Amino acid sequence: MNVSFTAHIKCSECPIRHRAVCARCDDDELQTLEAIKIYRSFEAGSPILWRGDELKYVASVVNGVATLGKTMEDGRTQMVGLLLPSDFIGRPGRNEIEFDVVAATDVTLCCFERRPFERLIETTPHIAQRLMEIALDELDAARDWMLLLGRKTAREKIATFIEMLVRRQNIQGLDGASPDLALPLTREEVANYLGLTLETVSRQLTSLKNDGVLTFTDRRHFEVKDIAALQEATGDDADGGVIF
Amino acid sequence: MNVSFTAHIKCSECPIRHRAVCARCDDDELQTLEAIKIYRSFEAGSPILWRGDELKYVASVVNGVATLGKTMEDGRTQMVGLLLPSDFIGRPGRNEIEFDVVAATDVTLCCFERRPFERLIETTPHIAQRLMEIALDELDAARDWMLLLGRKTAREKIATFIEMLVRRQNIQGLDGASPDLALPLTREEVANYLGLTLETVSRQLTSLKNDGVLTFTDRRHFEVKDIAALQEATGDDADGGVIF
DNA sequence: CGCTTCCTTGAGTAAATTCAAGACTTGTGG
DNA sequence: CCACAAGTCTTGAATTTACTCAAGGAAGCG
Repeated sequence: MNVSFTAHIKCSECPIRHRAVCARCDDDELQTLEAIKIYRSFEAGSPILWRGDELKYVASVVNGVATLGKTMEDGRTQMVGLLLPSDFIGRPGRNEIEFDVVAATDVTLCCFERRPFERLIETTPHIAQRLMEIALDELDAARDWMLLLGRKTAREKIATFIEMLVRRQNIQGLDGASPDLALPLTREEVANYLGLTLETVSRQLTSLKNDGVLTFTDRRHFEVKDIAALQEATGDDADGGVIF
Repeated sequence: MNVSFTAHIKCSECPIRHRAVCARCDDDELQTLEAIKIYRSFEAGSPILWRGDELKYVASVVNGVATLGKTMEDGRTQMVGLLLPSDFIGRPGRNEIEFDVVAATDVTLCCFERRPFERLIETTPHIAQRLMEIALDELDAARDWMLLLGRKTAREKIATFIEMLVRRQNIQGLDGASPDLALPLTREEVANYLGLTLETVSRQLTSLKNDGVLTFTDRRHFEVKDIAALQEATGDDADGGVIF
């Protein structure tokens, strides 16, 4: 079984309480959400939604990593988003999903039935506002990614991706823990995210390793040895180009 | 002078009345907007906003075409959006713009001071909802463009771009008028939009012309001779992949 | 008319892809 | 515990696509 329902966690103890769509909600509003939410878990590798599926639920990622992708007729695929904890899945006012959503690691979602959630948006400005903010943040991220896809070299793409992982994993409560970071995707998935082939991804990672920028503890875990060199290799200027 | 103020047009007679941020407003709400809007015009080629500028105004494009782009330190640029009539410029809740906005043709904007507009959003759900919808549409468009930038060939990119122009110019009131369409960008601008060089754009346009898909009346005007072949050349499947 | 800008076309090059082979990991069953 | 298979990753060689560099032609503007 690759989908399962999971024990209820209280919103007030939820690890994404202050970043997800519920971030601005007060206790009363949280109570309402609490009543209509369901947790669902997916195993690494299993599909969460396929393009064209009816959107019965919208959801927040509670933990794990999911990918949002498009596929062409001939099989070429492009990932258009990486969904980390607190990211939102689904679009209010649409009843079909436009993308394939796949669990890259084991994933737990906090799901709300779409219809009741849509009604909630209309009556709860705190949710509508936060959703707006999330949509606009994603739009900014998508546009930064367009620069990456259209103009960056393979090495710059990889460096930018790694740097984004560092930044986003640091935001989460992992500070002070082990200094090594998880690479939540296979080489092929990274390639699909960056508009490259898996061989190019492999070569560029090896190259960053040889240049002393990264070390790998195993294929899915690495450590950044030279953050300045990594930053330099992204092609972004020092301050700008923030992805998330 | 490349910026000028323009005579006031009544909202009720505005060509973008039913597609812009004001689309859902009733007469009363329109009245409020009417009071705080200002038209501004820009000549082709002149900058509207630079990255880092203070966002004093948000605006809708009334007519003309503007481009939204990012520039890297070394001068590489990537266009991340094409702003056609009814498109929205600016992000409520941000006081700096993240992109360069440039008038590609002569452009007229319907501008609202940002602060009063932000207050309006909070009191006028019709505007907030429409803005949300616009943001989500742009996000979908950005993600479709990511597929283009990451995975499509030069020919597919050009075909997709042309097809998008056809679709978007048909939405506007031009049906039945002249069958030839405007190419609102230079070859270099098209290249920046598609993640190509201007030479590649030129070669691919020539190739589509030689294949009988397009004819050019002059460099900025063309006619689609074989819409099926154009569609085929985009690499998208028949129904899906809608860009706007 | 001459200047500038924009566009086209050609030839050579470079970056990333494709194709191919083999190595490392992980899990399963003997 | 080992052998084997499947999946994943690395590395090399050849190829391809789009880029760079270069020259010249058309269009627009003073």
